[in-house]
Amino acid sequence: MTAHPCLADVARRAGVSTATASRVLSGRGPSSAASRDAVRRAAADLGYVPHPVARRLAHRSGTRIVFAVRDARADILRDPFVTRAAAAISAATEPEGLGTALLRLPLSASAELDRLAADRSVAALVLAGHDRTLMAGLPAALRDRTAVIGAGGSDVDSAAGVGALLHHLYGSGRRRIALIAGPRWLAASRAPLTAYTRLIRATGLPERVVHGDFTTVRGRSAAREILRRWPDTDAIATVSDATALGVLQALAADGLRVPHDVAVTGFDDSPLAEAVHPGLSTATHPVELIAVSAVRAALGAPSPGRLFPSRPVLRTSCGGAP
Amino acid sequence: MTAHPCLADVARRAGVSTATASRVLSGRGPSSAASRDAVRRAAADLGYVPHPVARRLAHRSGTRIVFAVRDARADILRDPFVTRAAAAISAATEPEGLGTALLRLPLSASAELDRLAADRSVAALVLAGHDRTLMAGLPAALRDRTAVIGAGGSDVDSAAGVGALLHHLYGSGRRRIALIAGPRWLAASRAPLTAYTRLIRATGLPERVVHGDFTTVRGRSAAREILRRWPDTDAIATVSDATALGVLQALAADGLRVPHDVAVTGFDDSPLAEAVHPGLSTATHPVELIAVSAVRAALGAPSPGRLFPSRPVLRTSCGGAP
DNA sequence: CTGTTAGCGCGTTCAG
DNA sequence: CTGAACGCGCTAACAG
Repeated sequence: MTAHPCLADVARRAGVSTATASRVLSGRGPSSAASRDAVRRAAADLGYVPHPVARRLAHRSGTRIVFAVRDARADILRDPFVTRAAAAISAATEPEGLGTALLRLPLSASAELDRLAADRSVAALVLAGHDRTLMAGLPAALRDRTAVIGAGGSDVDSAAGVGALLHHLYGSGRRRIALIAGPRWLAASRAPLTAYTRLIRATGLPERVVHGDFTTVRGRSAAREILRRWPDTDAIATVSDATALGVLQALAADGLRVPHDVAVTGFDDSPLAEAVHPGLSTATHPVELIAVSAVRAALGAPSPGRLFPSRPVLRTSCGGAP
Repeated sequence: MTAHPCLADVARRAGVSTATASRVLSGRGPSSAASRDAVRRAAADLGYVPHPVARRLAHRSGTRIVFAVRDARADILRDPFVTRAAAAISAATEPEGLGTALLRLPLSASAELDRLAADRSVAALVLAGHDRTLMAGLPAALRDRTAVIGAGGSDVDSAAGVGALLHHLYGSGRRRIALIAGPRWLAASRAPLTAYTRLIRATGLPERVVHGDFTTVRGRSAAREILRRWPDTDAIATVSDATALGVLQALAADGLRVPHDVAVTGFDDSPLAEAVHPGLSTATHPVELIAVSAVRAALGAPSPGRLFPSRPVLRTSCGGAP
């Protein structure tokens, strides 16, 4: 036995036509118990494996998932969360016989989206960093095979996750809590902001919000901005560990002690969080499950769930009151 | 204009046969200037884009790159270096019209490799974590479309990188330098070890080697092992930042100061390295270039280069002498 | 240099 | 329920 047996070989051995063999093996269409048995046996005997590429050509479906990450910065593809998600998606596509291609989308990406819509190798699209405008401009040809990671799709329950961290800050006595939110253009930035606003409203605390971009650099400048505008701030919550790292650096540079003077929280539970000093309180997320869910949804299968838990991980950075 | 024009449409409009059109557009085979011109014009007029899947079926080539990482632990796919490399490979395959699938291989992986060899959707294989045994057992069908990341393939010049860090330790007065090397089964573990041995031989320092596995947990235990066997150790070099983090934790737990009592170095320049306290000296690597090089090599194209620079990044963890 | 013909391997009508 | 025939879109062998 050398080359791969094809459907015709199986059909011949089973004494049926290729059409019948195809129906039996794909499970679609009618078939008698007799032929079903013969075909199955023949396939097993020959070690038949359908040709993935031929199958996709006949089905007019693509061969890869494109994971498109929209961001202003090109180096977003090196972001720890993005690389982890990309790896997870890539691992999730392996058993499907598919592959994953990673692509950055600039903020206005209509040209790239049109290109993807016309690319017949694209089986489905997984989108991160979307907003309403982007979704509205999504080519019709992609609509029914696009899934989103973040608000409206396979998402972390960031309202609950950030909310829990905020409540912990409040519960341990912090009363002047600032938030470094996500970028304004990002749909996923809304939920944590809502959680923050809700706490502020419920408690009557002062509202202190600035916007970040998931980078350490911006974390530093945002922290400085907060301390300049509201010098008595006693806690800074963020929506990414990288941002929180920048905050820790800025505070250290100013001689402020964490958590004594200012408490800090991150988000995502990256390896950073346990590495920094003091240990960063954050929230942990099942990125791999989210990736699988998004891939499933993009491929049109019923996705197991949409909102995934955001579990707080408390370390010393948000310890007791000042 | 609605659906995609096919090669026959182009040929018809250009007044030639599909064979000629194919030859012109693919650049393979002879063609007259006249027909070349006509075909090109027709293709441009119609906005012709070849069907990637049909092309690959006819070529009998696959549609995806499989990035297989061999390791004892299943969660190696969450390792920062692996996710970054996977993302880079995934990004590198996008312009090629291919996708990437990520797969973990157990230490003895002959069954999985056979499966990959038989999988006609696999265009090429990129392998990490290999050793001689694995390479010897590589199915013949994969031999000419496999590239390796690490020793013998697209690799970091880890001998130079680790060597530079070791020399820095020596140059700043350290005289009892231990090394936490990579796992024994890994081919890529050899080069750093050689760099270490060379320094030991040249200087007459005592040889202190234990083996790690790129995890923080093992970094901790390895550091404890070193301190138990050789209590006067004044420097610990590692071959991964995660390992170095474990070392820092173990030293802190023992009340040893870094770098005053013991200097520490990492490898890979992960986000960890700048986040920890004290800042971790490490070496930085062009992972994205390495990934592209490996993909190119796997696809059979002449790869631009094999050995990529490992540039030391000095932070306080390997500062002045005790 | 060109066109004809035959694959690549599977899916899917549509008569029987 | 079955099978012959065609379609998916492109490439390659082979006469001319």
